[in-house]
This record gives sequence, structure tokens and C-alpha cells, in this order.
Amino acid sequence: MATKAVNPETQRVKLERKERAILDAARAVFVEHGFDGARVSEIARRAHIGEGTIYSYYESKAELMLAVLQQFWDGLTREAEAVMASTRIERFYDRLRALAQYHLNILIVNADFINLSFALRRNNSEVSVSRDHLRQYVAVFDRLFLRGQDRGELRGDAVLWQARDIFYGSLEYSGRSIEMTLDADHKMREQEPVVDQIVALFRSHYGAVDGAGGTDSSTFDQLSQKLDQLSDKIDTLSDQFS
Amino acid sequence: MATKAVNPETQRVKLERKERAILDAARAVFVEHGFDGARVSEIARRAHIGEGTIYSYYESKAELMLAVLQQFWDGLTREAEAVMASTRIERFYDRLRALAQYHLNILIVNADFINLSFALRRNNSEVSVSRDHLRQYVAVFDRLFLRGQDRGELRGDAVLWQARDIFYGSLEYSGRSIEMTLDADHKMREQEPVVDQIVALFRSHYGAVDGAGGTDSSTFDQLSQKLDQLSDKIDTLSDQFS
DNA sequence: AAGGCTAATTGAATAGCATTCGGTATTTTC
DNA sequence: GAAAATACCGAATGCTATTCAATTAGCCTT
Repeated sequence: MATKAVNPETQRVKLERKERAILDAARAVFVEHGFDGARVSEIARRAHIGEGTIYSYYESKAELMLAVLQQFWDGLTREAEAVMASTRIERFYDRLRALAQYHLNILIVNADFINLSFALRRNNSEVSVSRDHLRQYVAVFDRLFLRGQDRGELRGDAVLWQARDIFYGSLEYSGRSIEMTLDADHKMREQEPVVDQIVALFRSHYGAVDGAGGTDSSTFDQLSQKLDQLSDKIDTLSDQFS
Repeated sequence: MATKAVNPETQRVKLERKERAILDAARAVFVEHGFDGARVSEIARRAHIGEGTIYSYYESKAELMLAVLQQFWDGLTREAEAVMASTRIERFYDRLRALAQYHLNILIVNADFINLSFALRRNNSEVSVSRDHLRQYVAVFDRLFLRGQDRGELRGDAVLWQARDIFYGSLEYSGRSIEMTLDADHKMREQEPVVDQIVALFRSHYGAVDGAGGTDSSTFDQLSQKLDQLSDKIDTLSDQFS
């Protein structure tokens, strides 16, 4: 009787441990050799498991890597949320800076995984799956952004997805550039000037216009126009006055 | 004698034609099936050529694709330069807009090639080669940027490579987003709001401060301040007048 | 223009790898 | 405790990029 109740438990635990072993081995091998360079046989060997057994856990090599990536991105999402939660400061731009700094750091420290993520972006069917992780990850930004709008720190007419693309796009390219200049000393500088740059850029472009509430499509040109109009008014008044 | 001088010519032409045939076939097959999905045998068949012959022209399948990509990026570079040259307007931001629009359009229309370019980013050795094309391509931006600084339209302390990463990073991510929303109707809208967004963003953040030479952190806030000051002046004048 | 020499071409053979499969061990159930 | 179900294995399969020995075409000398 005891076996009936207990064994399924231990069995499940055993399976889970084995799955973890496969995942760990796979992660190591994929990071070490990349997707194509990784041998399924090596993963099996490192996991102390038969080669065929892997296929009773995962459909294919690609899906195995997908699982590894999923784990990775899920971890990132949790961390990013933790960063947001732990930031005492409530101000939008401070939080944005924290998120940018965190993300950029990830891009550089975990460049292996980032590159691996790209490796799967060709088999069309699986692309959609891997996109879900990303969606969850960027949702951290989305929430921050919307909150910034609610708090009135961001212009209400700012388009979320445009801002998101600009944010992550800039960071990713910057990360790659920084990576190239690092190479030898793999120590990450704590404060990257690019981060400030991007935050400042957001502030100057998306920052709420303090006083006016009505104008929605501002930007430089409109402001400039307004200046001109004001200038005219002054001239008129001046003329009348003198 | 005639053969001695002429035949080498025809022979070279023949080889070149054959190489072009291989490249054309390869391009078609790679675009159609992606790197891994492409069969070397199919490329050979479409080029009316023996399978082994390909390997006397190209070291490997990867290098063949690299040649295809090289051709693609070189073409882009030429086109981008043509766009810059044909733009009558000299103003930096107009040219930047033209370049952004061109690039975004390419990203969407030639998404196949863009994705293919990513496919090779794993075999470490070849990465460096494919980077050279990109370097040439982005040099168009670099020249534009430096010229903008010379003409005083861009702040002198703006960092080229940061701006470059922001420019291309934002565009690439935006391109991918737009692509996803298109799908059904593959017609490209002539004017993308994102382009204006990015240009405006550059203007507000990197734009040279007109009057003052010393202050370097201008942008929106400063202008806003100036507006307020002017407004005050008007009020004062108004009061005095009435 | 004939024949030798070089370079180009070929497709069958090779080798490497992911995936499958028939059989064996282990667990669960009654 | 045995039958049924499940997990596990690694040799066999099938599919490809790449190589290679043999063949052909082009070129040059005499």
C-alpha cells in the first residue's frame, strides 16, 4: 500500500530530476557549441542518459533548445520584475534607467543565450513559440510605460509599441557594439553612458509637456511654431505700446 | 594567335556566367527555404550544373550563402548612397528621414534576406566576414551624421556610434513589428509614422542648440522654459498696455 | 590540326548527424 | 508475484554536405 501512494511521488521526482539533468546538460552544450555545433550524443552523455531517451522528453533537438531558452527568458522576466519592484524610487525615468541598465547588462553577460535565441529564428513553426517568452519579458516594459503615462510623466499620446521597439532595439544594438569593444576585459562597467543617452532621449521626446494639457502632437516643430507666434504677438504688442 | 588573345576572354566570361547562375539559383533557393532548408542538390539542379561543381566555386554551403548576402548588402549600400545623392534637400533631418524610410522599407520588403543574414550569425569564423558588408552599409549613415555635425545641425558632442546603434536598432525592431501587423496586405505604406517618430527623436535629442553655445543639455525642457518666459513677457506687456 | 597538358566538371562514394525503433529493464497495478 | 504499462537504451536508418577519382573540355605548342 505504501508503494502505491509513495512511489508515484518518488517516480515523479525522479523524472523531474532527469529532465533537469537533460536541461542542464543541454544548456551547457548549446552555450558551448551553439545550436548546430551541439551534438545530441554529447548532451545525452553529459546527462548520463541514453541518446534515444532524450526523445521521450523532447520532440526534437530544436524543441530541447527551445525549452532551455524558455527557462532562460522566464528567469529574466522574474529578475526584471524584481528589479522594478526593488527600485525604491517611483519616478518613471529612474525606473526606466534601472530597466535599461539591467537589460543592457543581460545582453552583454548572457550574450551566449541572446545569440542562441536568434539561432532558432528560421524554422518558421517554432518562431511563434519563442516569441511568447519575449512577449512576457517585454511586458515588464509595457507595464512601466503605461504606469508612466498614468502618472503623467509620459505624454499620453505616446505609442507604446513604437517606444518599446525603440527602447529594446537601441539597447540590443548598443549591447552588441559594447560587446565588441570589451572582448579582453569582460568586466561590465556599472554605468553605461548609452543607458543615460537612451533615457535622456526618452525624456526629451516622450516627456510630458509640463503645463499644456490639450496639445497632443507636439514635438519640436510645433513648439518652434508656437515660439514664432508668440514672437509675433510680442512684436505687435511692442509696436502698439511704443 | 587570335585564340590566344580572345579565348581566355570568352573562357573568363563563361566562368563568370556560370558563377552568376550559381548565385542566382542559390539566392532563390535560400530565400525560399532558408539556410538549413536549402538543399545544395537543388541549387545545383536549378543552376544546370553538377553538384560537385559548386564546391569548385565556393568552399561550402555557408560561404555560398555569404556570397549571396554580400551581393545583397552591396546592392543596398549602392542604393542607399543613391538615395542620399538624389535627395535634393540638403538639410540633415530631411536626409535622415529619407534614409530611415529607405531602410525601413528594405527591412520589410526584403525581410527574407534580413532573416537570412541572421542565420549565419553562429559559425564564429564567418561572422566577421559578414560584418564587413554591414560596416559598409552603415557607413552611409556615418557620413550623413558627420556632415550634419559639420553643418552645425547636430550637436558636436553627439557620439556617432551611439546614435548609429539607436538609429538602426530602433528601425530594425520597428520593422519587425510592422511586418507582423502587415502579413495579409503586403503593401508598404509610403510614410511610416515610426520614421517620423525616430527622426523627431533625433532632432529633439541630438539637435544643435541654436543660440547658446555653452549649454549642452537643451532639448524640449529648455524650449519649454523659453516659451514660458516669453509668455510671461507678453502678459507683462499686455498688462502695461491695457 | 594533332596531341599533350591543364583546368573544369561530374556524380557516385563518404562521413556525420538527428531521429527512429525493436527490444530490454523498471515500475505500477491487480 | 505476475501481467501490464512505462521508461530506457543504443544500434540501425535516412538524409545531407562534402570529397574524390574519373572524365571531359579548353588551350597551347609544334
